[in-house]
Amino acid sequence: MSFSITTWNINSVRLRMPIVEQFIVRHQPDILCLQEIKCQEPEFPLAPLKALGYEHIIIHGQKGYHGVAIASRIPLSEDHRQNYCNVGDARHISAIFERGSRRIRLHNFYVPAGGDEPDRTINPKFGHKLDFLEEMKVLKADTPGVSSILVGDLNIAPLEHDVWSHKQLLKIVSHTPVETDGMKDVIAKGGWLDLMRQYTPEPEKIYTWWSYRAKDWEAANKGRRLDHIWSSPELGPFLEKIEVLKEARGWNQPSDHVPVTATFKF
DNA sequence: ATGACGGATCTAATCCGA
Repeated sequence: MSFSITTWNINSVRLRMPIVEQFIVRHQPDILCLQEIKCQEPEFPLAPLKALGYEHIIIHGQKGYHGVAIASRIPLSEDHRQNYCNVGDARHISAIFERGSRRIRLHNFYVPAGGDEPDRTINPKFGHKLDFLEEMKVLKADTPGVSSILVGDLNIAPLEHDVWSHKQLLKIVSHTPVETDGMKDVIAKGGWLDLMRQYTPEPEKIYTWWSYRAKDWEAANKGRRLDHIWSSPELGPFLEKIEVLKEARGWNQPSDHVPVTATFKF
């Protein structure tokens, strides 16, 4: 038995439904986790996703900003939305699904970007990001009888080869030491496996995001690995592959993030 | 090196992203 999970920061799901459908038709993930849907629940495009076989859809929406959703061909249960930092943002949703005899809790995150200045004394957005990370440290991958998968736009590129230039980005939000150490601590304290790096170890570069602002994103290739797929250790041996769909950055009216898909085989 | 782009919003000019 195998199954696949995709994570994709879609940067407005309503605007981007044509490429969501294109992706689904070509890649057919069992579960699609979206971030930055930028709409409330009633505006979410349920009908086209259900028509494509995603009958189980849970949404944590917000007007204009943020927002996460899980669309699944597999039934979802025990869904939960955690109000990180107690500020009312829609940045997390989770649910349990079953594959064979396994129960798996899936978390879908959109971690705050953190603004420009990597100093919490002058930039509250950076403080919010660090507080959010701190709160993620209590999330344990290993729970009795239930495996875990954590995906999403975590807005941090933790390793040297997760950015186009380690030296040039050390003071740029998303790759500062306080963020990268914080993320490594979330992974260590929670007992997570970084599946993308299990499949593609350093020093190979991995990017999942390329800025809209580059004149030619592909030529410049100044990317960062901001999107992640983690799991509890017992799922590691069952990972078949990870695919980062770089070509999606060149699709019509693209998101600045590309879909990342993990396929497991039991 | 800041923002060249792109999206949402009280459709005009502003906030936000990272």
